[in-house]
Amino acid sequence: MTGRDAGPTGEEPRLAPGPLLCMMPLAFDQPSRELAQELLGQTLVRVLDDGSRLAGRIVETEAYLGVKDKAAHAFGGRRTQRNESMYARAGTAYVYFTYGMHHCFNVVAGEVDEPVAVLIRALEPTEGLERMAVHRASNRRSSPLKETDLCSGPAKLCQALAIDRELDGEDLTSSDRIFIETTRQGPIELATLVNRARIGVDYAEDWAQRRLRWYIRESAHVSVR
DNA sequence: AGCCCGATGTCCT
DNA sequence: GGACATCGGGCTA
Repeated sequence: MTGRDAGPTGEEPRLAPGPLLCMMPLAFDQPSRELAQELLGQTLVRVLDDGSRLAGRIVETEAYLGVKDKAAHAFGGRRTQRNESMYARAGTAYVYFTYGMHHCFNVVAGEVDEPVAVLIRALEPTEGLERMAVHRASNRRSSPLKETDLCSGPAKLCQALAIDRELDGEDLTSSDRIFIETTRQGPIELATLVNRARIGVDYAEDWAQRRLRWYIRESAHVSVR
């Protein structure tokens, strides 16, 4: 373990400051820990079959570090039909089904055959809010939907944007159904970032406390504060 | 504000 | 049979 791989309790390394480049396409082929931070502030766009556009600003992400990461679906080299997309090229969508009823959306990072990815945990909705509310309300009984209930969780945002396994394996760099727009350029302001342990991975022993979750400090759309 | 629980497909032992 | 990268409802304070 070098300084890059801090111990279980250490703070995870942050993005190094770099030159500001004009509207470069997102580089997905980097370590998931770095991509997780770079994705914050970018916009996830979903275009439905009828042409309507749903979008949200990414405000919360988690990095999953692959074969060595006890919390990752690919831990120990696990490779099944379900997680096959994680082994594809960076920029591929990995959409999985969990708890018998929910979908979660990930962006594949790293190299081909290196099963690392970034889980998108929350969005600040920016386009198509009414349609999102319809998608979200169909799975509820009565309580009114606040704007901060639309996409403030990994399964909520999949409901809102109508993301399911049909989009698993989609190439985010060429798809016209789901893609990421570069709405933030250059390194993110470090002071606006919060770096915490991941959610829902208590079972992962020494990997449970690793700070591989990032969110935008002032956002009201984060899943857990 | 918390805690508990049911929903239930897919993968694991 | 049990666990799970979750959510919403119903309960106790």
